[in-house]
Amino acid sequence: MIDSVKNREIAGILYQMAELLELHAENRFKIIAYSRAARAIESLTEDIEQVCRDGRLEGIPGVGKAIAEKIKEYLRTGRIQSHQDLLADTPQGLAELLQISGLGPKTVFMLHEKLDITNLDELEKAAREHRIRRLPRMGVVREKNILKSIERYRKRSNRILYSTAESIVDEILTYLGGIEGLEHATAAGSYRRRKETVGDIDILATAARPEEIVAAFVKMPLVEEVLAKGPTKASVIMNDTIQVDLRIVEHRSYGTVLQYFTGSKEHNVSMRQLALDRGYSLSEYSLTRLANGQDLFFDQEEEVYQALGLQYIPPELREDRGEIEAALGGRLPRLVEAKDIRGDLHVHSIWSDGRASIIELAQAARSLGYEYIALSDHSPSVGIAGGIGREKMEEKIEAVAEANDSLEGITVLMGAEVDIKADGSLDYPDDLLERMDVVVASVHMAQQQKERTITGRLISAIENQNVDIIGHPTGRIINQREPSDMDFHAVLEAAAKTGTALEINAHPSRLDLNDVNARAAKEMGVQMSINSDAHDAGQLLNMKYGINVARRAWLEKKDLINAMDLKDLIQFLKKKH
DNA sequence: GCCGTTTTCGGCCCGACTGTTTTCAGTCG
Repeated sequence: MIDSVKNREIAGILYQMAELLELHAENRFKIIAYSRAARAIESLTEDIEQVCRDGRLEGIPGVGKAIAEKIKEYLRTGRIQSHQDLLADTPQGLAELLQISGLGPKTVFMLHEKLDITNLDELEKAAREHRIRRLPRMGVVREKNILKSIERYRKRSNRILYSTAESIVDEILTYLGGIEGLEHATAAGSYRRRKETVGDIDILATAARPEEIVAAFVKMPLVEEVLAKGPTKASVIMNDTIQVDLRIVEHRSYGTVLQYFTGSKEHNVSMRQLALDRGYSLSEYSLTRLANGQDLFFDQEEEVYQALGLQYIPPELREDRGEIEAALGGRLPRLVEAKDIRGDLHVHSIWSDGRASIIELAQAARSLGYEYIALSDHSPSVGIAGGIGREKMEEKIEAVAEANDSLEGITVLMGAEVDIKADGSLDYPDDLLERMDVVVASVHMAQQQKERTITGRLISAIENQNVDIIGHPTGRIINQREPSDMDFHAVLEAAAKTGTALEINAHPSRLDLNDVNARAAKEMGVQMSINSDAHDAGQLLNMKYGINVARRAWLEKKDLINAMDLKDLIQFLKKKH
């Protein structure tokens, strides 16, 4: 997915078809086939129209003859007839019932058949009137659980930001660490894969007496409800809406179980398929040789990958987006690491809306081991952010020069975050931009313009000789604002042609570019820069969230201009100036 | 509906838990 509208739309329809087929009690492998195809199209780094034109649709893994035909139908007519038929045959609201924990397709189908339930309200009413307990394989407990699940579903909030999950995980691990008898605890799941948002938190632990750990776990502060509690696992709701699952495992299976609970589901399905191809069966407990039933136990995750003939796959890559094939061929990237980052090119100081002085920021950057930092303050049209005009800019140039004279071991670069105005022009004239070491150009206003307008704005900024980096390119804010409607492919082409870098904004609620877009940028040969967009010295640490995105995007040191040393960076910046 | 280094037909990831049963279907991760 390069955030191409068509890719998104087609993936969306295929997902929905999978869901509808489920409700019609279709062959479950057919359902899996549809969601697999949807996922493949969602992660596609090319525009699907192009793939279709080249006759390569069936080259997409999971897309065969039938689905390829449906994609063609969609591109030709804007709809898929079999999808329309399914929609017509399914009451609206039925699909939502699958979201109720404990209800799967079989039960929803039966509720519809026997009680004519078609939506959430009717389900709730039937449960309250005790009509559900009389159905086959239902009972009083299930009826009560349905009511509880409905309540939880209505209360649930969005997936939480990774950074929020991080502080909850830290809290839980600190708490568990204080319990006697706990050997080892770590967070798995999407948190360990460093996804930008986290749905629930999975904690794995080893301990000699699991029951004692479970008992302490459910008594943690901020636990509001205990969903399940057994001898080796428990689930609770914390902080109002976050589900936290704890599993305690034997030490000898720690490697396989960590692999398993890190996911993703799709990665695991492919791993197990690969194991079968090689004559093994992989479970969370062991790798079993099919020929003789012999169990191989691994307490290290690395050994699991090794045993299947794979390079070790870092958790960030485990999304079944080609990582297994790459690991088989020894072609995994050497992912960028925190120590590769040499500087931060988008930081705000007291000269605009930041809270720290030039010296404070420079010293903080130096203590992080950086070689350079660029103070990219706002331009005037971003009024609420204290954007600065020409006169103040002259003063700031002086101040930066002075800072460089007094500082050792760090170089302060004179920068600006210039606004890309609604008409596509920049908020500083060229003669002023020319005097900057680093120019970040970003859209702050009129982000809801039409696709063509926004794309044109971005491209004209990219084509400006003085612009080095496009800041937060899509403008999305997680859970708050959708990305601007744009032809991302055209933006990438312009960036590649002009040697303009795109930003991975590391603010935890921006993370813009996201992982998929950044990977598409890499494949187009576009350079990127991970920038904190810090407004005080402490926020320089947000860099790590951007590194998470970069790693999930398969980026290496060479893809990032702020992994260059100062000499190379200046060379890069000069090329355009 | 997809797919093939034993397969173009017959498979398709695996195990635990829950609530319902009286041996297991459905759901979840």
